Amino acid sequence: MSQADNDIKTRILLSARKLFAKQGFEGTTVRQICEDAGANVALVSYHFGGKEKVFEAIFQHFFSGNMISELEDQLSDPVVGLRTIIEETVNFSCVYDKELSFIIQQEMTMNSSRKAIVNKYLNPVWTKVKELLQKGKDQGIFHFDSLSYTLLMVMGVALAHKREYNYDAIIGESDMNPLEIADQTVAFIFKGLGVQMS
Amino acid sequence: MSQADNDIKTRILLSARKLFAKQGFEGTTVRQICEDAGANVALVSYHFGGKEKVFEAIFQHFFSGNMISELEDQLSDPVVGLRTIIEETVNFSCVYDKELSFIIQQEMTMNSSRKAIVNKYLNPVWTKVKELLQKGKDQGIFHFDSLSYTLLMVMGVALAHKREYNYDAIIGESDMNPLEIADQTVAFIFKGLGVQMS
DNA sequence: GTCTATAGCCGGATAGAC
DNA sequence: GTCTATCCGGCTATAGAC
Repeated sequence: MSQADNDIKTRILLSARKLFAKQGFEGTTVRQICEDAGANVALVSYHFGGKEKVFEAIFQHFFSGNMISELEDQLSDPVVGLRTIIEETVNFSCVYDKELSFIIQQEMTMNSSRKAIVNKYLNPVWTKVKELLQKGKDQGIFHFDSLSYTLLMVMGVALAHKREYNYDAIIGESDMNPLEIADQTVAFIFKGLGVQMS
Repeated sequence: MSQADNDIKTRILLSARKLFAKQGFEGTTVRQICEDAGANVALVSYHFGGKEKVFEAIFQHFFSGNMISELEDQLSDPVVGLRTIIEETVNFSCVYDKELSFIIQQEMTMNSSRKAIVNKYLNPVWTKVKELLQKGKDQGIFHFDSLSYTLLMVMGVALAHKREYNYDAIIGESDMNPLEIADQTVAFIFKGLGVQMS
């Protein structure tokens, strides 16, 4: 982005991200986005080419797609690697970009037509987790039957904290900080995988 | 329902359940539902009073709301009780009513205005799980820090198999039957809770 | 680059005939 | 109880003035 944060294109992206996270893509209108951004309705088409393109632009603009390669030296050992990715995941969805993480969650579970876009950014992460699980099993550190299904269970735990907002009727307000969340998540997963604790 | 399954009201409910599960509530139109059911567009309003009321009627008609009370005698012991509910959950969402289970998942993660309806039917189940977790901790069988967050992690694992469809890009086709899924789910959760296996 | 005005479509719901 | 025809509102997108 060539200009400051109050650049109109950026303001539209920020408003769209916020509203998509709260109301979903289909539940958000272009009018709402532009009103929130203080921009005219026509500018979404002019600058991005439509509502769908705004969605794509949000990922291009806000998703740091090189997390895996940046952390590559910490991802060789199964235990260290898995812990690192889980911590990064919790950190991403709790503090770094809560809104984008809600959008991802929604689009994936709705099986929307935007899933391909989301997958382009997300696949490298979960593929890495899958590799680490297999590696850990080969080394006799992790213990499980089905690789694919274990990946799904690990993902389920790693993303558990997001359900806090959806199940507030049973859960209540959380008083845990991201560090505690990450710790308990990692602990549960490693126990679930049968890792011998030191 | 007073008449057979090809009763028009029931056919509308069956079509609505199918389409809501595939496309979501907002992504499904009354016209689609009626076309699929072989009914006239006006009949949704006439018989149910609108699209939203059809959603509510689906739960009234298909959700067996007395699972907890029916199984009550198996729900006193934390280990047996938790296993029973997890098996019931997997069974429900894999074989008994896959479509309704997709609808539930979608409405919960979208934080939709239908969430209250869903919660009315779902809360007793997760509340029971929460009670069992606390009871198991008190008895020294389960080991965890935060009760609420552990409940979220347990839910995440118990519902992991549903993500199979959403993450097909990484997961691939499953060859597991519901029994194997339930077994691996129970095993992972009990290990995660630090239960001593016999 | 930004605005207003409007086109064009599709949604849910219903009036009124049968 | 079921149908057709229609209303009315909201949506995205764009033409054209500035």
